[in-house]
Amino acid sequence: MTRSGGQETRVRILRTAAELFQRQGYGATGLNQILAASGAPKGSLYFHFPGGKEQLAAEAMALAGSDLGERLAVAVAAADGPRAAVTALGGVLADGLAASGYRDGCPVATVALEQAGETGPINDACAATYEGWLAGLREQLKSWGAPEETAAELADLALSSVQGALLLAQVRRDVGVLHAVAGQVGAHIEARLATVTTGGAA
Amino acid sequence: MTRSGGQETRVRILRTAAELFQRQGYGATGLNQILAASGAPKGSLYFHFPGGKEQLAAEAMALAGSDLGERLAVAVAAADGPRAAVTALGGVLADGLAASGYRDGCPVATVALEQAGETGPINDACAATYEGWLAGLREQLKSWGAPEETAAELADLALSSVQGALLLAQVRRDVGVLHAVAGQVGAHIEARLATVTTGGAA
DNA sequence: GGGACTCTAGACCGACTGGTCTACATAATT
DNA sequence: AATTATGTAGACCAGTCGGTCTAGAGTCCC
Repeated sequence: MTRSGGQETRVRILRTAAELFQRQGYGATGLNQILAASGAPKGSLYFHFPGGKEQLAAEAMALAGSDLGERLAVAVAAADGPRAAVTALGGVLADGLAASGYRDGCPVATVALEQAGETGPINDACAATYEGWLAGLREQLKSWGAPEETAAELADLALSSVQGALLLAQVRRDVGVLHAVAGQVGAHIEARLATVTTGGAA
Repeated sequence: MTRSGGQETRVRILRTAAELFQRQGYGATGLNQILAASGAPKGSLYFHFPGGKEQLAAEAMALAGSDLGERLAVAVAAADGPRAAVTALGGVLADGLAASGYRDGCPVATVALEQAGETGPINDACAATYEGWLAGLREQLKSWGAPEETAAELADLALSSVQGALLLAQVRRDVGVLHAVAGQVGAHIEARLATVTTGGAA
């Protein structure tokens, strides 16, 4: 094994962990299950993640969150306006959801809810993930003429709606809601932005 | 103990279970923890819930879902229009969230996400809960003049947005988003309803 | 009073949990 | 060649898991 072999194992454990935590939650996912799925022995896990399950989960959330964040950012950047952007947001999530047999929704939501009300590195990683997504969204909205405050408000609205629709789609095993909600919210944001940029106040 | 004592124990177990499942998730909540918190012995649990943890969770989700559903329905029914209704929706959830130290968000979301992609009584109970809430919302919207199809679409939008904002509020430990999103979505729905009821098409 | 039924009580089971530990293989450094 | 650092490999631990089981208390009907 070369030196890079170690880092490969580390990342493999991390990705496997991210997938299982996302699908089953933190408490329901055992270390042994992650190890078996990734093919790594327990010694490797505790070498790479001396902080144990908690550190593993925190890093897995951060990795999965930034991975999806990048895909989301690409889709949004390719859109020609807010409406297309939110629609694209919903589209990316809908595709991933359907392709995984309705198992992969938001990579951090399950763990985030499980850990809500507590404090610790896992919670911080989840919060940071959402904050990162929102920052990207706000920048895009500002590039389309939204003032700082409006951009923040609308980014929150877009993420909340899509996130909630994703949950509903997952429970229903039907991505219809996701597309419908994204379309409506996109239209609302575009309308609101048109008002603001032509001189109207919030 | 009188005969009714048994049913009291049953409900006490159910409510304790609902609270713990909501806060920690299905996998992370142990039967022993539920028993200790409710003061019931293991024998009672398996007498009342021979289907074990799965049956307990399914019934707990159904109970908690209908409990909150009723409170939500009361708040919505008291509103004088869609905007006030969605605002009230967000208000009830925001109050409950803040009052519980950001632990109690949606009573079924955590478990629903954990169980997404699987089939079984727990998933069914979660889906039924959301469906029940949506049915109530649709009725209200129709009473304000929304056609069948529009009511369904707007109810999905309202629940999705509020649900997503609730998740975000929980992670942030700040109910601000909830109020802001509910306000915006309420305004959007009211505007859209005004268009529809004065003759405009969707 | 004697069953029958409802429900409580908790000991007990094998399986599995997260975590620690020692042994060892490989690769770079000296 | 010897040493050191980087990882791999898995046996092992106490504790907990969900679930089963038997014993018996309390209440009702006959």
